[in-house]
Amino acid sequence: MNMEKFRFEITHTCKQSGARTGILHTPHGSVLTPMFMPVGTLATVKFVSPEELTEIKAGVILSNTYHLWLRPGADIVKEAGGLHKFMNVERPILTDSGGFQVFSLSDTRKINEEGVTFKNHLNGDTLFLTPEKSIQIQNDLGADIIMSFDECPPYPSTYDYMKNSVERTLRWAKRGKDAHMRADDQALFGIVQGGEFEELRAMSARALVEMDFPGYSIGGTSVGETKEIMYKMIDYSIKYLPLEKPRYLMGVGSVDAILEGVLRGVDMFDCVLPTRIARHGTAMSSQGRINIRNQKYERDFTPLDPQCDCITCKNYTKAYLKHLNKCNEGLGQRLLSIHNLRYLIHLTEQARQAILEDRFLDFKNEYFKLHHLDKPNAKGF
RNA sequence: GGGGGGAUAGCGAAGUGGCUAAACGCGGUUGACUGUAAAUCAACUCUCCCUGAGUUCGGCGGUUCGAAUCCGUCUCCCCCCA
Repeated sequence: MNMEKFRFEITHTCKQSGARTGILHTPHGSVLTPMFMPVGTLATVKFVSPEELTEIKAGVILSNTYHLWLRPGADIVKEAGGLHKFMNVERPILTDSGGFQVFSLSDTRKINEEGVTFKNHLNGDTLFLTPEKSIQIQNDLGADIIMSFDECPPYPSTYDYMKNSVERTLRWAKRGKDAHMRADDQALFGIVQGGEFEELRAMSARALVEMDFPGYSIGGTSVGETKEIMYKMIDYSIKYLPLEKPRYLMGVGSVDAILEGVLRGVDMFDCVLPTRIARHGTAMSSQGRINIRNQKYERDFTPLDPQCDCITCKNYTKAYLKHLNKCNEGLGQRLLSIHNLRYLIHLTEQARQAILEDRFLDFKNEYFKLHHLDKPNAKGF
């Protein structure tokens, strides 16, 4: 294992678009950016083995503080030798702080200055997560990149609500940073919030930069806002962030938003979308989204995407994948998950190549045109 | 040969005089899904010129203002006795 410390290196900036390529060096290896990071909330990318993640050239993979805290418990993961050993992953791992659960489990939680009270969805227990506790759990889990505990606020939120939330999240960022005991081998990212309000995004970003994090996330996106607003959120955040630090756009994984993010200087993306829609029978492809349940694929003995190099596309037909889906066979979910992840990873590979060749804007425009994403109100995929 | 039970939409199965084009499940069709409480959720699934109309509950014939529901009869299926 390469025990290099965390370091981000920009390798090229596209002369045509300003998008950039880079290398993220971590204690568990170096990975190229821009990159898409598969999500493995419960210490597994659902249906996909670590060996398969290697096969599809995944860079970083995600896991989750809140969920691992509940089960199996940070102590057990620590005793196993950390998350990498526990789940047999040798590549870099990033853990989210539990901040997204403040959003997704909002029906059963309460926020105060000190932290967030959750109701354990497994047994009803009352749980209290603080910025310090989140960092401590993440220290125990041992990911290469960890997140500040934030509130991912809902959209829409009023300016006043958002202002209070952003200010509290900034105080939490400071508290988390102060509690971080493994700054030498775990990079703690600050998370920019502020909804669609530029003034608040600016305040959030500036204050985090002042605290000097090794990387910055853009949060509060993909929570129901339109793409146009999401792109504004990115713009309003990135313009206040230092060029030389990595930027991570949280929770974004539709192809159009990834390319728009890269164009704006985002280096890292993660999303459950490819794996979730795969389990639900939808494949991403160079022809757009394919709902494999559709009757028209019953006798379609061609691969999902002839241009794809994944094991699913090299070995299986749509008719077979439809059959597996109809029979609720796990292999179908696995093959589709592998394919969708590979599709997005391949997309970022193409993006990197285009940046290196100073033609990213052309690449993006051609891609959008090909997929009819260039029209107003186009439905992305 | 005698006795008993049953036949409801693609399948299974409720319903036993009006509120029933007929619950529910399966199957089928189509959508949704963005730092994962999601192998989940939603809509539609007799026909049509579909915010309304038309034909249905094994067949035929009755009773009734009104029948999938009551009566007669026929056909088919299942069980028991001989």
